[in-house]
Amino acid sequence: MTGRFRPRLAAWPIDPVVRKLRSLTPLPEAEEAFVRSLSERRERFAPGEELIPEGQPARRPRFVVAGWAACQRVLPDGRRQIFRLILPGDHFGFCDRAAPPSPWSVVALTALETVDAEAALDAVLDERTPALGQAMAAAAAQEQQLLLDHMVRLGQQTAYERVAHFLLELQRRLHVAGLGDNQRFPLPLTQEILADALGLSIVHVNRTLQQLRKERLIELRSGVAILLQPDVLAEVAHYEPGPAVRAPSPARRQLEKTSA
Amino acid sequence: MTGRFRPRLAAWPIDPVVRKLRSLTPLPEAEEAFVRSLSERRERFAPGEELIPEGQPARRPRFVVAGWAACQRVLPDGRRQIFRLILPGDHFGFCDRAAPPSPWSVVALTALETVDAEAALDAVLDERTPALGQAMAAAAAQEQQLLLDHMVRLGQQTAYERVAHFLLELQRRLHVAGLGDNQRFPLPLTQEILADALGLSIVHVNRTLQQLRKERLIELRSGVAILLQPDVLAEVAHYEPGPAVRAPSPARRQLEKTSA
DNA sequence: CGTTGTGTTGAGCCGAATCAACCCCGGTGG
DNA sequence: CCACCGGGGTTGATTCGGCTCAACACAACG
Repeated sequence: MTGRFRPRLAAWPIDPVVRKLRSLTPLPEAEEAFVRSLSERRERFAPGEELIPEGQPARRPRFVVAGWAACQRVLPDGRRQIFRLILPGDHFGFCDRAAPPSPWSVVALTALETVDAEAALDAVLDERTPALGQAMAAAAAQEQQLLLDHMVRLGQQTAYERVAHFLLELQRRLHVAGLGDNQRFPLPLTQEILADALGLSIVHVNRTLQQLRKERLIELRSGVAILLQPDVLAEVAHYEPGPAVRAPSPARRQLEKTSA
Repeated sequence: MTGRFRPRLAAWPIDPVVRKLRSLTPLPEAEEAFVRSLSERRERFAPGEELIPEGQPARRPRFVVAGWAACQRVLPDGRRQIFRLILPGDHFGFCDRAAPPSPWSVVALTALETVDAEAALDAVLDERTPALGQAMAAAAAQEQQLLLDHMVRLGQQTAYERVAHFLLELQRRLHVAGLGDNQRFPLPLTQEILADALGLSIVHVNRTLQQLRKERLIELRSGVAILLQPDVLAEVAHYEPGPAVRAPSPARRQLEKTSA
């Protein structure tokens, strides 16, 4: 949140969105073109800006094409819990349920660029775009999974495991979005953000990261993380990537309203 | 899990389901009758039985009319995290997303009686049952909220707060289902279940409960919990009931695929 | 050049886990 | 009828992971 917000002149490519959706379901030419056509209706946000204030009606759903955001809740006494990080390729604002009182807020962690996703959502029930519909449903399912994974981290894992596990998850998600490779990826987060996501104190996040560095499992330099030994890391974190999320059968898709 | 499973002869009334849905959206006569007509297709489970084993394709969605269940994940090393408790009036099995590999399992905590919910789900997109559709959507939204509330407990609250907060939530949910009153409610859980839900050790749950009893905030006797001073309890737990979940606008309902 | 935000480090404390008994109770079977 | 058994609850002693408080380093920025 330091650092001036310097608006980028050129628009970011929409590739992260396409890549993510393709990773969930193969998209035929026509449907991929459809997604690319969403590139209009861009919107940008400065770091720290609230995209969806808690308690406000939701905005139209959007895809993130560049930058990071967080879905969080802030308690009256200042504590906050980050529920999930929103990365390039991810979407947010998909439900206006709880019209006035949204039970969470979404805030930009870095400079952020988004495109409108309403059309993609309409495609879910549109029979002319079956693959896209599948992909969107699978994306929702995957998101649910990530939420539960996060809950397991918070409830069952030690600080050491949490940090390692979280880094592995980020690497994987960013990789499908086309950011980073098998061990290197951008990590534009302060340790405070990590702390609020993982339910730890800043100081302890710091020490944990140091331990991981000392053990030569990771490396952190200027917003870039490197997993030096991803396999070892996955071992100690009990990380199981889990098979790619499968899309629900089309017949049931319309029934997915959330939940177990 | 001790005690023999003694099947009940008479069927439990479906009221908890009706009451819960009505609490979300007023149901016209006809639609309430429709819900009551679901009473056929009953299924019963013994305590400990797995309703949805992890990794298996999901069963048809069901409403619980009596008994408690848990939605959980068990880690390879034996640790487990309970994501949510499923109470009378609640539903489960709503998504078969991730067809083969379900990322969680559902297990009966007590003797359980359920009815088929497929028809109610079909009603969501059926224009002849608008109120029921709203109610089901609101139920899904509420469930999402409870999940996030639980995440805040795990990530931000102390053991003392967690237990108090959780008890208040249970009281509230059971109350709308018609079980218990403003301070008394059935609590057929072992301390081990509580521990796995709240991310604490059994011993510490025990001590925390004892402290709450010593402070005359709660009372526990043979499967029944009494909140002696609900207001004080809500204070210390930072519990804010939150206004009743509002149903999303019908126009957007079909778009709700989960998520933020 | 001060300021502010972020990362780093040390000292000390405390909440919660662990380990290990023990009790109580209902059920079971000799 | 009683002895045994197992599950759940309770308790104490001890350890330890993680928090708090506090100070300092460093860089970017105004």
